[in-house]
Amino acid sequence: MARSKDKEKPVQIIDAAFSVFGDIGYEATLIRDIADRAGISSGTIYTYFKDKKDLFRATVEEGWNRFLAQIRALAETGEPAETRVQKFVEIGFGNLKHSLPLLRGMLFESSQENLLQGKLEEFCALAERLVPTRRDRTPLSAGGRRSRRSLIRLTVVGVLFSAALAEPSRVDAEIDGLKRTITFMLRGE
Amino acid sequence: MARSKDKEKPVQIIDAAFSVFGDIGYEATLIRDIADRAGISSGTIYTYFKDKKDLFRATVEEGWNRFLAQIRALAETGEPAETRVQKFVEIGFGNLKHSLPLLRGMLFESSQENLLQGKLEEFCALAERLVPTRRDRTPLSAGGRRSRRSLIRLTVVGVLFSAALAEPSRVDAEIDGLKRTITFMLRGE
Amino acid sequence: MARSKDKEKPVQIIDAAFSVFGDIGYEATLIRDIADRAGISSGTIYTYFKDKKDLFRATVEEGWNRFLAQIRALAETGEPAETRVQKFVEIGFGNLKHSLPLLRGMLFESSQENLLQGKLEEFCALAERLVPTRRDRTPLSAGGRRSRRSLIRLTVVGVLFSAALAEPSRVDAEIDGLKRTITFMLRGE
Amino acid sequence: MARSKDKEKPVQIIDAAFSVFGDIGYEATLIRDIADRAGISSGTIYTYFKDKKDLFRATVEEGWNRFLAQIRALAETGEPAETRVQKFVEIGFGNLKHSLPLLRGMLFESSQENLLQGKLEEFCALAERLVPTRRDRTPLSAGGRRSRRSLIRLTVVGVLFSAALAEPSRVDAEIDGLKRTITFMLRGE
DNA sequence: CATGAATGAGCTTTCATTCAT
DNA sequence: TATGAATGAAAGCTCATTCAT
Repeated sequence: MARSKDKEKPVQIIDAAFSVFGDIGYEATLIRDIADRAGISSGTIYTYFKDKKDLFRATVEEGWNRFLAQIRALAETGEPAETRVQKFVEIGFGNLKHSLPLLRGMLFESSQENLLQGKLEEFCALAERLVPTRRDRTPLSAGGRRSRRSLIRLTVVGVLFSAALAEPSRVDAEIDGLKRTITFMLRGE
Repeated sequence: MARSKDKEKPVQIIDAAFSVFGDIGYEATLIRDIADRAGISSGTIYTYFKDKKDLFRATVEEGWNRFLAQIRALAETGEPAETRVQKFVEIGFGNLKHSLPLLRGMLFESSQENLLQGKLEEFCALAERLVPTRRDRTPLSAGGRRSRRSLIRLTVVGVLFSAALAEPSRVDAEIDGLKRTITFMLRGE
Repeated sequence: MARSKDKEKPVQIIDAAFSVFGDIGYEATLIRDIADRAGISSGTIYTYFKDKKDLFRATVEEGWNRFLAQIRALAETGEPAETRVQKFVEIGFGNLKHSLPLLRGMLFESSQENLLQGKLEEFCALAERLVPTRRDRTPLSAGGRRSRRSLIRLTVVGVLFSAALAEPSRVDAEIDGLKRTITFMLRGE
Repeated sequence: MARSKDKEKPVQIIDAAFSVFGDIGYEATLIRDIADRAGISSGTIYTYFKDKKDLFRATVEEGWNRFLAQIRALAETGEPAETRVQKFVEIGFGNLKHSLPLLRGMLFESSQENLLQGKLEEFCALAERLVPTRRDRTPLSAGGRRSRRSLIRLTVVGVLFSAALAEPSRVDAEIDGLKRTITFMLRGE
């Protein structure tokens, strides 16, 4: 038998793509950059992905799937609302920190491909279920269902892009700041 | 009178660049596209701008300057807070609708260049002065100065990118929705 | 019995190469296409042939050999001239129809390799022996030995390439027409 | 004004393409080869031709047009049949010798594009008009109109490909031989 | 021997930039 | 100053060939 089609290869490639696309964006990324970072030759990428766009799509997809899987798991837990919200914030910002490279790539290039919309919608729907509707007036619980949904979406987009826009050296501080802001919004204190 | 041509050429070019960069993004924009839309030849662009990046920077700069000039003018008016906020929203969303093409270009390409940060900071500072701090509990006025600043920034980024992400056919609806959400946040109703 | 596999592999490969080269030409043919059609993996081809060119050469060689073997057999038969000519035409056009795929590949690529010349010469020599020299004036029997040889060669080349040039959908009609023309030339009617 | 769009440039390019395609065939020809032979950079070719295929098509077209123009001019002359046939042969073989490089390229690659069929048909129609129908039995005048047409086409294809197949060193001898054969066929001597 | 994943040289084509006019 | 034809570096992708299994 020949070298068996490694199941790790596409993951390797996506991981490399994840960081290169994230670092410098779709257009600026060379297939060779990804190959180099994955420690393979550029031709090999085409064994697993049709072309550069296909690899980008798969990378974005994978990134979201990993993230949403965690959120979904949380949503299906029978935990009390209080801790659930807290965990939601933890998971969200934990991933944000870790996924920022890919996130950048997704955000800054995905508009052309509309890769973001669907995933974003799913995430917002989960957020809506997880964030409690309370009588008291916290920024995210005020208003009717409709404005609540709008506020959530606005906030999610704001957080993602604020993080993505941050200068490399300030990323951690930025994310921490965002986390504090969101925590505040959720607690209403 | 001075030959108006000499002074208008770079404006012509920037105006053309404004819409082409906005329509299709930095990488996809060809210098020739801009030249065509400006009604000049591509070589001429290099008389006024060092290279493509320089033109992009100048275009972004100019777009923000035009917008911030309006906001600054409003801030310096001795109007009552009530109407000022309303006008602020009108100007902001009016420009958003009109500038979306450039905005997209700016947002989706600027990360590499960090063209956005400075201008965004200035805009947020103006917003902070214009948006009233009220005792009553509206989403944007709650909390201390620090969280207020964070909330404003988050909201601004959220609005800009939500609009920029919208599909072309849904842009107007999206912007109207955002405007309603923001109005609601400012009024607390 | 010997394991038939070992001896059949190269034949299998050549048969596959025969049709693929013929269908789409040397350059457009991928080694993998041939491997697929032969039901083997592409690496195996390199066990039997040095490289793509070598396989092509072998395929052309084999095609001609099969064809010439039939003509030679006919030439060595003690048949009367009349029937021999008829059979010659039958064999020639029968093979033409059947071998057209390979023929195309041979013709359109062989110029660089000069694979055709030798085989063509041999075929023309056989044709010269098989086609009767008659007193009556048929197009192919007129003139001296020299012009007769030229006419035969010209006609053979004309037939091969006319068939090879025909559009796929018209191939059968074209070959039938050529056969009629040749029959007419040989009979002088 | 900029360097004015040279009217000679496309001709230069086609002339270069003419010989390179002819020497080594469509697939083996690199755009850079043509550019080098034309003394320009490869990018310039794309100012005048859409892509490699387009350049090939234009080159073939131009070659035939030059040739057919001469034949058409002859057909429209009020010359006596005798001299006309002679001139026809002269023009035909004169061009054949001169155009062989392109001819090869055309013949060996054109099958995929069917570039040859139309032009060949036009040439055969002209030949039919120019070659006299005589009572006496010359190879090309025998038989009815239908077989006459077939014979002409067969002969034309035979001549073209015989020349195209000849080894470089034997080209002149081959063409001379073909010319003699054709002259003989037309005279019936 | 057979396999087919991996390789990487090399192709066409694009497009920012230059510079002769 | 304006022009736009010319340039040529650089990118994505293909595919003959190799070689670990």
